[in-house]
Parts: sequence; C-alpha cells; structure tokens
Amino acid sequence: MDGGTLPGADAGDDASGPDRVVCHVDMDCFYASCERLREPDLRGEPVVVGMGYEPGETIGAVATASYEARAFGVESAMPISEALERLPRRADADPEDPDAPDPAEAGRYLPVDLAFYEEVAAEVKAVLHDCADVVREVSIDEAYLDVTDRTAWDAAADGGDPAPSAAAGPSEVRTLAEGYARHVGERIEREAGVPASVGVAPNMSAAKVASDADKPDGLVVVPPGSVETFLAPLPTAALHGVGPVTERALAERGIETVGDVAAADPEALAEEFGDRGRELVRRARGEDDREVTPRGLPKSLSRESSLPRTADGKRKRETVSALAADVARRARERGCLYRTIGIKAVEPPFDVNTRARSLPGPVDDPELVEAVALELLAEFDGDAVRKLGVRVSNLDFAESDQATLGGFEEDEGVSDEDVDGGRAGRNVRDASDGDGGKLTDWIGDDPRDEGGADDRVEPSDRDGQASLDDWA
DNA sequence: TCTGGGGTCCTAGGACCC
DNA sequence: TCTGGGGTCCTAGGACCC
Repeated sequence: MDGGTLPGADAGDDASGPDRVVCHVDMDCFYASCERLREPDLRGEPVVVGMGYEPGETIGAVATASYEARAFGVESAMPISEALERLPRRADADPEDPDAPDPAEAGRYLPVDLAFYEEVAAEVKAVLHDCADVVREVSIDEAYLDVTDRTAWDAAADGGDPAPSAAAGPSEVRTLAEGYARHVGERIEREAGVPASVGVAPNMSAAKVASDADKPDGLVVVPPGSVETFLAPLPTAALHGVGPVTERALAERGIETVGDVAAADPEALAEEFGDRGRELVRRARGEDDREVTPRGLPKSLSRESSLPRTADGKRKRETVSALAADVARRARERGCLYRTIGIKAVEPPFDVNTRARSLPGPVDDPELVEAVALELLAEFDGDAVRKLGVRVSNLDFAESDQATLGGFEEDEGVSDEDVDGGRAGRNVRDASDGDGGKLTDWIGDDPRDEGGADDRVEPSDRDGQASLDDWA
C-alpha cells in the first residue's frame, strides 16, 4: 500500500521535517558473549557472570546470564545462591559422584571482568561511530544511532526477491533502512565478535522497544506509520520507563497494553503520574521527537558496597572511608570537581537513607570527601546497616582543567600541548583569574577547623566563601 | 525474588529572596 | 498588619534503567 514512497511521511506529528531513521543497538547478554569470545568452549553452554562473585563462592548477584542459562530460570539481578539452585555449577558436576549434578544440566559461573568487557565494547563502539554520524552511548552494551543521513525509509529495490522480510515490520516491505541496520549488526558481529540485536524506527522510543522485541540476534524494523500498530499489543512494561510500580498502577486502571496507554486520556494519566503520564501516552502513540544526542559528561560519581549487617561503628567508618577515597580518586582521574558530597546508608530490611551536603564551591579534595562522608554517617551511629555508599555530585568539569593545570604543571607558559592542542584557551583563563584549583586549598583539610586560616585568600573572585561556616 | 553496583531523572517540601 | 506570588537552591526519597 505504501509502495515505494515514504510511508507516513506526511503523518508526522512534529513539523520538524521528514522521518528520521533511528537504530537502537543492544548487545545480547554482553558480558557472557565477551566471556565466550575469549573462551570459545563456553559457546552453547549456560554461562552466568556474577557481580561481587568469586569463583567457588555463593555470594553476589547475576550480572548477565546467557540465554541457555535463562532457560533454567536464571535471571539478571538474581542472587548467585538462587541461581545455583536453578542451575548448579559445572565444576560441582563430578562424574564420579552419583549425587552431583548432571554436567549437561550445569552452568559455568564466572566473575565480572569489566576491564575486558570495556575492551570489547570499544571495538563495538568503533563500528557504531563508523556507521552513524550521531551515536548516543547509553551503557557499555547499548546505544542509539541516528542514521537518517546514511539510509532511508524507501522500499529497497531488491528486484525479484520474493521473500517478504520477517524483520520489515507490519508492512513487510523491505526498506533500505532494514538493509542498513542488518549491515550494522553484521559488522559488529564480524569486527567485535559479539552478537547484537538491532531495532529500527523513526524515533528513539520505538527503536528501543524494537531492539528488545526479538532477542537475541534480532532485527526488528518499524517503519513510519506503523509504530502505533507495532506497539499496541505489547504489555505496558515493554515501554522504556515503565517498571514494576508503574505497571501495577496502570493495571489498576485497567491499562494492560501499550495500546491501552495510547487510548488513555493524557490528562487523566497526568493526574496520577505527573508529566510522566503525559509522556507515556505520547510514546505509546509513537510520538517521540527527542533527537539522538551524545551523552555528555556524568552528573554524579558514586561507589557503594554491601556488607554483612552490622552496627559496628568502626567497621562502618572504615567502609565509608574506603568508599570516599575511591570516589575521590575516580573524580580526580576524570578531571572533575564536585560541590556536593553524600552518603547512602541502607538499613535492614531495605530502608534506603541518603544524606548530602553541598559546599560553597567546587573542590577536588579527597580528605574533605572522607570528612564530610563520616560526618554524615554519624547520624546513623548505632544503627545496623547492610550497605553503605558515597557519592559526589554537582560535578564541574569546566574548572577541573584549571585545577589540574594549577596543581600539576609547574610552568603555566606555552607548552607543546598548547601549541597543537585545544587547551590554550584554558590557560588564558587560568592566568586571568590567577588561582585555578586553589579553591581546594583554602577549603582546608578539616571541615571542623574553625580558625582564621582562610584569611590568606582573597575571596573577591569566588562566590560562596562567606558561607564556609554553614557546613563546617 | 529478601535485593549488587553504577547511574539518571523527577518530585516535593523548606529556606530564602525579591 | 498578617499577607502575595515567583524563582532558585538544597535535601531526601523514589522509580527506573542496565
């Protein structure tokens, strides 16, 4: 019906122009695929990659389970102990022992090796950036691509090919976009050695759902004009942003499918869910005009760690100190300053408490992170916790170069980097306000130190100095 | 389903200012 | 006298995602 034209080109809800072609690339059980890449014996086997897991142990949680392992009921985020009940460890399958599990019914358990997965991910990303002008990396194993300028929604002129494409979507018209997405998936497989599922649609939201619709190794194409039809029969949880809580709340209103959401009155949903409700209806109707943009800089950095339920103050302080040091180190490595320091204390059974304090200005000061974190922790003295965390936020990358330059380069004159790099401008700025990175110094090491030690710095060029005492 | 770790975004209330 | 409304910042919590 749509023939070789651009179906739906005039049905656009936004007047922003012709339909875009957006791909969502989702790696299939990525960690397990990486393990198979370096250990081919694992292919075809149930593989479970555990986080916080040590070989032979039963602690930790499932980070990724291969599809073979999922067939045994092993799911992401499941405790390893539970996974082991459903799928015994292969190493425990002793052929001599009649009580040991059948090797054919046993899985391979491996600890997470993030450094290796990042190497593989870098190869995947190289392919993605080669295939698209704009790539939004969502996580280590997921990305959106805007390939509008590389392909089109036109029907592919594939001559006498009689077979309609299963991936082509409801119209079963093979499009150029389908061919391009297939090409992306095949390149990833060939060049990085790991499988991916790809969804193609005129917007991000639909592409995301599409990539999820036929995993693993899937390709699902949703051409313009058929987005709503494609989404309608799916359960509400298929929508990105609908988790268990929202799913339940929707079900209570008799809304079970994405089609039900599309048919709902946006204002009625907005009453219960706020702006999210309105947005949900738009997504369900296939309306999503968000542009694909690169991800940008992080908003916060954190580290947390579970521990056996404990009220031991020393143990808690040591944990927080270690987490604080780690967060501060990572912040420094990434060259960012932070203005807010916070902690998280999870009390049994699962009460999450967060506390945070903002400083008058951005700093890079590991000792201060520790001191503030410990101070915030003091509120929970005597309380039992099962997990502790430290976070820095209100990050400031713009100033961090100054701090780095002021802190580590003895000579602020023109260096080699300044000649061929893009940092000359920063140095100019640095020289003009004179004390880049000094903020860190005058904040002082001990927040409880109330002396007049700050006199040595003129506060004129920074804001917030007077409020130092507010948080000390 | 007794729950690992790293994030994002949103909301709501209070403080404070004009 | 006792009463506005708007804006911003901060904190805490919650839902969600991978």
